[in-house]
Amino acid sequence: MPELPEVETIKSDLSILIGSPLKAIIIYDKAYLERNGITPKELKKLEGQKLLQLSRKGKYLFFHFSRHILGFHLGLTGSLILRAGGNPPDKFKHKVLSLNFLDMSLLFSDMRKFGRLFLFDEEKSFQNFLFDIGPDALEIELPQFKEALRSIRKPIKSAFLDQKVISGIGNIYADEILFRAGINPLRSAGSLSEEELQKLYQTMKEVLRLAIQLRGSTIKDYVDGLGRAGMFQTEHLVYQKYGKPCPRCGEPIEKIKVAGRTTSYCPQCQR
DNA sequence: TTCAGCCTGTCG
DNA sequence: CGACAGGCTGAA
Repeated sequence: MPELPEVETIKSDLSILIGSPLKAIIIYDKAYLERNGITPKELKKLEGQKLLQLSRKGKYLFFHFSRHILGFHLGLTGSLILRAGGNPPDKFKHKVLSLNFLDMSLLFSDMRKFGRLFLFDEEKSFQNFLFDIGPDALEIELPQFKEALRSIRKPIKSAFLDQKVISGIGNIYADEILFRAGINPLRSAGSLSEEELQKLYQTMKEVLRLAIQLRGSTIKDYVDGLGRAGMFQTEHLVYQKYGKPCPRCGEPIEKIKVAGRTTSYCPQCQR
């Protein structure tokens, strides 16, 4: 589900919580916490702490409380939905936990349970965690971008999906960026010319910024922090459009596997 | 660098 | 019923 634009959208929707004390945590799925090495007791320590700020790196979203940092990775189907009032109604499936603030509560649910939770009790372990995530795709600058890709021999799409190289891009945005930049997903990252790297960098920023403006892509499950669908899916040019004519040249869009993920691209327009 | 595995739901 | 889905990991 959520790639960088979706997580960024959720982050901005939740910013109204900043400054509020966390009143209570309700745990619905204890096994989910256990898989993430967190005990209910540890999580309960957040109660009474004030939310100081939110931050994001790549696809990770962090809640900075007075003494702890709570991190979320939404996997494919995780959602964080803010609502007025107390406990969420039963219609929500696969509830994991609810963070109850004064007059708002935030429900984390995750249908496929691929998401992950992190709890840090010291700045140092948090910084170590951040260090292992590659530079954020919105933050990275051109020289750093070129440097990161230059030495990589695997396909450019694989490099995009590798969160240690650049973080935040997933299957949707990798396909959309590569199409718009006119670069074949199978090209070795290290083989791209200076000109191509420049073009790719620009396109990456443009696509991500536009996707954020349109509040992310909703294919099936994704909703923003207020439970609303995104709009960027209406701008998708190739993602999951294999078999259809290329919007640029009319030749059929092809489907291949790259890094184990279904990839749609136009062999004519992407060289 | 593949590939199964983690889960649940939907579509053909 | 099998195939597949916005992700990531660890093992072969």
